[in-house]
Amino acid sequence: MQTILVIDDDESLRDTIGVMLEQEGFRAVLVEDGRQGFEKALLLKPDLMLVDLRLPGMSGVEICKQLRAAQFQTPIIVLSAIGDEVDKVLLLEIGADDYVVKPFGSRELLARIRALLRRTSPDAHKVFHFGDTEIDLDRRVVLRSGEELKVTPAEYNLLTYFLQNPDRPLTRDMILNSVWGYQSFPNTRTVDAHVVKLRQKLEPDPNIPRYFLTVHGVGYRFVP
Amino acid sequence: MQTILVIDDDESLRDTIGVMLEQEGFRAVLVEDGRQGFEKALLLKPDLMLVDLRLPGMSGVEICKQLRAAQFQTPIIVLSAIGDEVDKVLLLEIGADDYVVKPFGSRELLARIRALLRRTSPDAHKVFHFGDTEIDLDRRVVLRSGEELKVTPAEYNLLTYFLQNPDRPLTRDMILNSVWGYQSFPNTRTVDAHVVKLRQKLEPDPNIPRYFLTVHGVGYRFVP
DNA sequence: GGAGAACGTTTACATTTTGTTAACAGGCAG
DNA sequence: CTGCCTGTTAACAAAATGTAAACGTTCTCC
Repeated sequence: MQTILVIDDDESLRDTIGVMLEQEGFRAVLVEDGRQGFEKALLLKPDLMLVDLRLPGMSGVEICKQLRAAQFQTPIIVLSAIGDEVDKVLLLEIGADDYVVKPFGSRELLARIRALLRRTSPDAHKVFHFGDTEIDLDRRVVLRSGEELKVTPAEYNLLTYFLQNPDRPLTRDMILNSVWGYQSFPNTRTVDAHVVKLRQKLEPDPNIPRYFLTVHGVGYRFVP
Repeated sequence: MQTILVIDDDESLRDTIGVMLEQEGFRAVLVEDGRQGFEKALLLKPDLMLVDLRLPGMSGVEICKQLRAAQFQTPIIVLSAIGDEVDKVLLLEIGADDYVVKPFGSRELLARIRALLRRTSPDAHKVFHFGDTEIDLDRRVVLRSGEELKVTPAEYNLLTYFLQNPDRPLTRDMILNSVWGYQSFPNTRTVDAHVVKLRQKLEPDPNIPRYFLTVHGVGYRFVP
């Protein structure tokens, strides 16, 4: 899920934007103060920022400049009040990517956000590779030699857990805790059954595991 | 030629705007009453609307809200009387794109109209395609092999949400939030019922979905 | 204003898909 | 060799989904 940081001192506008963003499937983080917003940006590394030009604490212009100076690539949309003379050249200079003038329609803002994300994040598309297998986390799809493969929820969850913990031996308990959660208590043998299924679907030769290795007496290890 | 619908109860203002618009090469349609204006909008599908906030019959706020709820994308400029406290947030919420305060100069209004048309027109004539289906967002029409298809409001909203989020698995909660809004809480099974209906209307073989895929344990995925 | 249609929602049931476990076979390490 | 550990499969249980029908509400048209 993509995170959007909103820095604006108008509380009701902030909330409205927040609600809208969450309806549209984004995670919205709302900040009132300029300086706090700047620090939040450094910590949070959001996928996109909406920044009011005039802010208490630290102006939107300053925020943009300093973030860019710190080599932050986060795309930024500037929100400017209706009276402000918006100088496009200035915006370019400070490293803003787009701007909208208040009052703006929510559809317009959303369209700008989507357009900017599309423009800037072809590489945000996170795809894992190993062998002839490809896992697209955004689309929640597993491809083998380009062909889409059907995987069940349990298999998919197990697979992504392996992907995120390569090379490390993982005990069955660790796997159960992380993939199944603390609440359900299936048998540890359940893990084995699902590893078998992953091997059948993803190993060149399921009888001689190459990627999903057994660590005898411990658990399993994924080697990309 | 672009059509602009003007909804305002002040007769002389209405006429002034009408004359000006026609001088500038627009087609102007003038309506006094709010409710009539709303209906006219549905019928006429104008390129842009000027809507007074306070109106007999149906307020400008209501008009905007209902049009947006019906997925009408027409850009709207709100005309507000000088006394009215114009709440930016309110405008955002109801889906207005801009506003001008009476009394306004004709050049100012014209500039806003042109700016808004420019802002919104690149994606104005947005038509989605998949298979033998065509969806015209402006006209709010769904065609299958060129034939107009009847779709209910709920179906249409669901469909456009899918169109705008292709390839990505959408959970029932995400769908409910975005399509039904965060205030109403229908059963998640309601989503299923409507997906079935979409399939029946739009799939080559509703029994073997090709476009509206089930992601077991997650939700649905639209693959154009 | 009332009858009927259209629509959204829920419910119930059938069906499909998935998860889990038991059982047995085979392998590994000491 | 022997006692655990793992691989594998099939059967059963559980969960998720498909679907149609029923219900209540709103809208429409006389």
